[in-house]
Parts: sequence; C-alpha cells; structure tokens
Amino acid sequence: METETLPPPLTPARRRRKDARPAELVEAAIDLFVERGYAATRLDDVAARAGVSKGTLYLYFSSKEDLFKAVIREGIVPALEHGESVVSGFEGSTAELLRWIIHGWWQLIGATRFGGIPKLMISEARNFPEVANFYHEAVIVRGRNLLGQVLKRGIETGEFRDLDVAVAVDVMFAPVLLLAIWRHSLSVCDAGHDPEIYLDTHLGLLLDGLKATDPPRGRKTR
Amino acid sequence: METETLPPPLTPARRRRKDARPAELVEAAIDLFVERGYAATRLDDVAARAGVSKGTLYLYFSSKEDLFKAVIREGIVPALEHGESVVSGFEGSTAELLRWIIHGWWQLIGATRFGGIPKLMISEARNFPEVANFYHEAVIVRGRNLLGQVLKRGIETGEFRDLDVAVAVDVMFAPVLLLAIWRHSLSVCDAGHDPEIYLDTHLGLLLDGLKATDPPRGRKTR
Amino acid sequence: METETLPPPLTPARRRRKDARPAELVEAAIDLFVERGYAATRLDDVAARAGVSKGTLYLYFSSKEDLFKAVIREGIVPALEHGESVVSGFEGSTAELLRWIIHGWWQLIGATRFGGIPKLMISEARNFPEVANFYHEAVIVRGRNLLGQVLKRGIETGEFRDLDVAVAVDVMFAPVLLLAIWRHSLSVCDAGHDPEIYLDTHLGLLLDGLKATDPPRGRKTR
Amino acid sequence: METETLPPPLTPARRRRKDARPAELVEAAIDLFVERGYAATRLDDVAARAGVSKGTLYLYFSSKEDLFKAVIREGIVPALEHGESVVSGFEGSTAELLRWIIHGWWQLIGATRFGGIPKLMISEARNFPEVANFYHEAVIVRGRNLLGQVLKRGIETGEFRDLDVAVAVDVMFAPVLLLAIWRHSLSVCDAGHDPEIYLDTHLGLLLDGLKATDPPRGRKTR
DNA sequence: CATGAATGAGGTTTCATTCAT
DNA sequence: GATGAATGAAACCTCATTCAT
Repeated sequence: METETLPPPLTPARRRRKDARPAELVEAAIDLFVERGYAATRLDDVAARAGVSKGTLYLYFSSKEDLFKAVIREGIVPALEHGESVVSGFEGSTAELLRWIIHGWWQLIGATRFGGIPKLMISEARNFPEVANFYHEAVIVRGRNLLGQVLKRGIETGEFRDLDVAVAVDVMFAPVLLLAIWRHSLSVCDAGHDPEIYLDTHLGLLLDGLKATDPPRGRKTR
Repeated sequence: METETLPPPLTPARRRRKDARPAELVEAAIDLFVERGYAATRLDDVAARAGVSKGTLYLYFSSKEDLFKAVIREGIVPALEHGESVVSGFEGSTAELLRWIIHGWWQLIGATRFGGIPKLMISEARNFPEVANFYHEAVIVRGRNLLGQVLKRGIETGEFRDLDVAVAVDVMFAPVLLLAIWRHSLSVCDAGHDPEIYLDTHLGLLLDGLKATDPPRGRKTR
Repeated sequence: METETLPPPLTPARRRRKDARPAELVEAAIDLFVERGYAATRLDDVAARAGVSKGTLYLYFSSKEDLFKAVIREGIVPALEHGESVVSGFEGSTAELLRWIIHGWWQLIGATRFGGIPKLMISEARNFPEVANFYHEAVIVRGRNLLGQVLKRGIETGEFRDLDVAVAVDVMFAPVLLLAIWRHSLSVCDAGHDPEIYLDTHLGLLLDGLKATDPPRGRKTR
Repeated sequence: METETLPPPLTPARRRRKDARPAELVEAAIDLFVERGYAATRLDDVAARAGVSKGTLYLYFSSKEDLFKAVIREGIVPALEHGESVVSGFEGSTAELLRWIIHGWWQLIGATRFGGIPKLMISEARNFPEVANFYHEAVIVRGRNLLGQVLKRGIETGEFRDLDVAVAVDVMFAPVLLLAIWRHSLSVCDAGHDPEIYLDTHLGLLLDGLKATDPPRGRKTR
C-alpha cells in the first residue's frame, strides 16, 4: 500500500522460472489427472505440486478445463512428433520396423508419465468431446496412419498377407495401449507383466499372424 | 406381557417393487457412471433416471460409494457366471472355442450396458482400491483362468504352439477389451469398426499366430 | 389387494396396547430427547424404541414438536401433582418438611426418567418459547409457590429468619435441580456425588442459613 | 537449482484480518450455539453473523464440530485464567473472599456471553463426550479446586465449620451456575431475579450455614 | 507477477412427514 | 389402525474461481 514495489529487475533465474511455469503446471497436472481423474483432481493440489499458489495457476490457464486441454495437447503431441521422426528414416524389414515402433512407443511414451494420457482421455472423452476431438485428430488418426503405412509397406513387399489395414492397425495396437492403461489403473492390485516380455509375446503372435500364408513362397520373416 | 406386533402384510405388489428397486437403481447408475465417470455423476440424475427421488436412493444404498460398489458387483458377476456356464460344456476344436468365447463375450457383455464396466473400473481403480481389488479377484483373475484353460487345452492338443500362457491371455484379450472401452469413450469422435469384423480380424491374426509351427525350429523371439 | 382383511376383532390385549401407545411413545421420547437433545433425536429411533413403526407415531402426534410438547406435559405434570399431594398433609417442623420435600422430589422425580426434563427444557426453551411458557406456568410457578409456602410457614413460626421468599426459593432449589441436570449430562465424565449425601449437605447448610438469627437461643442445628 | 519462491509480503492489514477471523467466528458461534443449541445452529448463520461467507468458515475450522470445540475452548479458558489470577492475590477474611469470587465470576463470566457456555455444555455433553471431557478437566476440576481451596482456608482459620469440601463446593456453586443457565434459557418466560440480590441472598444463607457452630468464638462473619 | 483469503454454487446426505396398501 | 416406502427441503461441506494486496 505504501511501499512502492520497484519494477522487478527480472533476473535470469526468475525469467527462466517464469517461462517454465506452464510446463511445470502441466506436468503436475498430468500426474494428478491420470491418477485421480479429472473431477477428483483439485487445482489446489496441482498448484501445490508445481510449487506455486492456486492464484498463479490462473495466470497461465483460464480454467480447469483449459488446463486439461493443455495436458492433452502438451502431453502427447511432442512425444508423438518425436516418435514420427524416429520412424521416418527407418531402413530394414517391416517386421523389424514394427518391433522398433512398438518397443519405441513404450519407451518414449508408454513408460513415461505420458503413458497415462490414453487412460485419462478414455475416461473423460464423453465429458469433453471437444478435447476428445482434438485428441482424435492429433493423436489417434495420426498414429493409425503411421501404423497403417507400416502395414501397407509389409503387404506391398509381400512380408505380410493382405488384410483390412484400418482394422488391423487398431487390433494390433490394442495390447500395447492396454499395457499402458493398466499401469495407471489396476496395477494397484496386480503389477502386471514385465513390459518387454509382454510386448515380445504380442509381437511374436502378431508377426506370425501377419505372415503371408496363401502362397508361402519362401520369404524370410525376419 | 405384550402382544407382539404383527409382521406387516406387505402386499405382493409392494414387495415386488421394493425388491426390484436396487436393481433398477444399479442399472441407472451403470449407465451414468460409465458415461460420465464416478465424480461427475450426480445422485440426483441416477435417481431421476431410475424414476425415484434422491432420498429413495438412500433407502437402498448407504452412500455414493456404496452404489458404486454395487454397480461393479451386480454389473459384472452375473454376466461372468453366465459366460462361464456357456464355456464349460463346449465340444469342438480349441480354435472354435476361442472364437466362441470371444464372440460370446462380446454379445453377452461387451455389447450390453455391462460392457462399460471395464472402462469405469479402469478410470476409478486408483480412487477405490478396495473395489478394484474385488474386481480383480472376482473378474480379472477368473477371466484369465478361463482363457488360460483354453490356451492350455490348445497347447496340449497340439493345436497351439507352446507359449507363456499367463502373458498370452492378457495379450489376446486386450483387443476385445479395448473394443468395449472404445464404445464407451472415444466413439463420440469415431464410431469405430464393426465389432464382428474387428473381432474376426483379431481372431484371424491370433489363431494364425497361435498355430503350432510344425517344426518349431528355434526362432529367436527377439 | 385380493384378500379381504377381516374387520379386526380387537381383542382386549390389542385394545390395551392401543390405549397405551401414546404413553409408550412419550416414554421412549423422554429418554431420547433428554439424552441427545431435541434436534438430534430422530423420530425413527423414538418409534423403534417404542416398538412401533414411524408411521404409527403420526397417528398419535401430529409432528415432532407435538411429541415434544407431550413429553413436557405428560412428563412433569403427573409427577408434580403427586408431589403436591404428599406435601399438603404434612405435619411437623418446617425444617422436617423441607427435608421431606427435597428428598421426596429427588426420589419421585429427580432419580427417575423425569429428572431429565429440566435439562431438556433448559436446552430447548429458546427454540420453543410456547412450550417453555407452559412449563413455566405449570411447573416452575407452581413449584415456587409450593416451596414459598414452606418458607413462609417457617418464617411465621419463627423457625426461619425473615428473608425475600421469592429469591430464596430459587436459591435453595438450585442445588437440587443441578444435581438432576448433572445426572443427565456431564455424568459422562464424572458420576458426581452420592445424591443423598449431596442433598444432606445442602440441607445442612441451608437450614443453618435459614435459622432465625436475632435471638439465636440454643436451638439445635441438626 | 531454482530460486525459492519469495515468502509472500502479506501486508499488515491483511494479516490482522486473518488473525482476527477465528476469534470473530467463535464469538458469533457462541451466541448462536448458546441460543439455539448445537444442532439447530446453521453454519450459514454463524458465518453471516461474523460477516463472512459460509466457505470462509471452513478456512479456519474443519467442521461444525471443530467450531464447537473452539467455542468451548476459546470461550471459557481465557475467562477462567483471568478469574484465577484475580483470586490468587486476595487478602482478607475467607467470607470476603467467597463474596469476591462469586460476584467476580458473575461479572467476568456469568454476565458476559461466556455465561452461556455452561448451558451449552450441559446440553451437548452427551453428544460430544470428548469435548465434555476437555471441559471437565479444564474448567470443572479447576473451578472446584479453586473453591475447594477457599473452603479449606475457611475451615483452617476456623471461620467455617468442618464439612465435606468436595460436596460443599458443588452445592454452594450450584445457585450461581443456575443463575447463568437461566439467563440463557427460561428467561424468555421470566427474566428472573436481579443478579446482585440473588447472589447476596445466596451468600447470606451460605455464609450463615458455613459458620462454625461448635465453639462460636466471636469472629465477625461480615 | 504472485499470493492466498474470500466467495458461493453445487453436491452428498439426513430426516420429518406423507400416503398407498 | 398400522405399516414402511417414498419424498424433498434443508443442512453440511467442497472447490473452482476471483481479486485486493
């Protein structure tokens, strides 16, 4: 009231802090949204985990829903882009590529905090159709395309038998997705399988299933 | 000293209603819990959907959590028991049995309102570990056993190749589960595939993957 | 719906029961109102304690407040009338009469379930001024008169010194009243003194205090 | 690694307000709890009387019961401590001391808003045994000790006759307590006596009653 | 920018009261 | 008369959101 607050010098440390705030808040929010769900997460807790006051949160996000959107956006897009860049330059058999993608997804996304996003989105899609729509376009469609490309490549090279790519993509990614979902929900009762073994078992079955069977002209599966 | 108060007549009509109430309420609650999640579901709405007042709900369930427990309990156990009875008498090839089970699960559970329970349980497991535990024992363990038996039968008859049953069960059921989950969440953006085609595609890949490779000459799995 | 209920024969047992109902309900209500207070007492519990259903209660009392009024009315008036009749025929010294009244009040009222009425009335007077008014006229004024008569008699006979009777009556009854109140409230922490000893101590001090002092020629104090 | 978030300025005006809030709320709550009883008091009204919103109340008290505890605690202990300090330095006859204490209690406690606490505690002891226990230890036991000391002093100096101190203390304080209780309950029907006259009448009777009778060596009682 | 005290709409839960049987 | 299922107003409590400092 009486002390004139000097125009803050804004030291580098402070500036760095300020720039990082939104990301820190989103990070804190991911964990809590994933763990408790959207409705059961209190903004008080998000702010506390990010080490700021509740009011500060509103400097960066206009509402709880806005924060939720940021969680989905910031949470998944960067990871996805990274994944795509890895895939694009790949050379080798399509089976190798599939292994590469699935294990890579697990390591880059599934095993990190972002692995909780699918569970969160599944839980809240009906309450936030707009966000679900964004997620659908930005993540699901893109992911399906990526995997679809891989399947098509395998079919074209004769490594894989012919099949309905759109359906097969979803079928083949389901076990990977469910592994991630499990780790953020029912693992309270049952830790689940070792991820690498689980994924290998899946790939083992899948690649055998995908193998061209009609005229099994000696192509090497791997 | 005193005449005992007569046990009240409680006419059939009245009794029938009273007996039916809990089931009616659970039914209404399943739909809303699945659609909106636990926290976002108001008991007012549950009661309204069941055609009673809010207070009536408390005659049958002592709290919102109690209703939630009943939803999980009543929702899934009967369906499961029915499923088990169907399986037990089956005769035919194991591949047929697997097709039978998976299509059967979809028709008896996945396609009905109970198909939303997995999504609900996944969303809330962390908030209700006690309920999750019940679900784990009553549903997941039992379901895994059932499918495990089938896999073992196939392996013993030589229809399927040898593999880690516990892991394979989860891998092979994941696409079915995710189909059900999808129908109760992201189908707002994208209706998804036709269930029968999806399941057949899955079974097609899976059964090929499971087939005993005649000379299972040491393929390295990874 | 279909069985025609015979017009009930109304056996003597049943009739006796029916006539006794209101008293049974009031009895049950006294205990609970005294123990928990008016607001915290549920009519469910009153009915249960009286061995009837909640609906039955409304056959005899039109509301909770009505029951409360009956508790005060039925609870205290009969006891009071009984007390008055005992006093009226007394012969002996006024000191003896005072002892007689106070010990009598304790045995006939204070030590019974009616001993809780003062606590109840004190707690609720502000919420039910109308009932408080009834209680004031029917009980307090009457009780004061009774004790006032006794004091006056003692003053007239020269047994007691002259004093402001209206005030003295309240002063001298306060310890007796508080003994009853205590038994229905803070005795959870501390059972309190033996009533007879407590009352005798009070009477000992009181009668000495009341003694005519002018020419205090050797009257025995006790 | 990071600059610690500055401890917030929290201007004096703001802090003064925050510090005062609990006391303001307790003050508002005493009045309403005493007047209406615990159950019949709505937190809305407490908040309104303190000039804040309902939510604010929960910033300072975690529940209605918590507020109730604070009322008993904050309400009585300070007053009691003040009273004890007054007594400790007293010099003069024990009869004077007794007059001093009783009139002092009335002026410092009985006649203030704290005079309602005994009524409140009596009404709610059975519903809050834990609070009653606190009150018993912190107030009743301490008060009895204080008065017990006075009686003992009188007996030792020969001013008072020998008697059962523990019982006499309760007997002699009862009229004072009941005066306070009356002012917060049945005074709706009947304002009661003038406190000073009432207390003097009580003291007049009491001190005469306490006078040593055995060898009445001319001590002046007043 | 940052804070955190304050708000009040909205949800869960209780319980006096009603009424069809 | 008697029952107990049903009701809905009202209370406690939470938490997203605002804003003076």
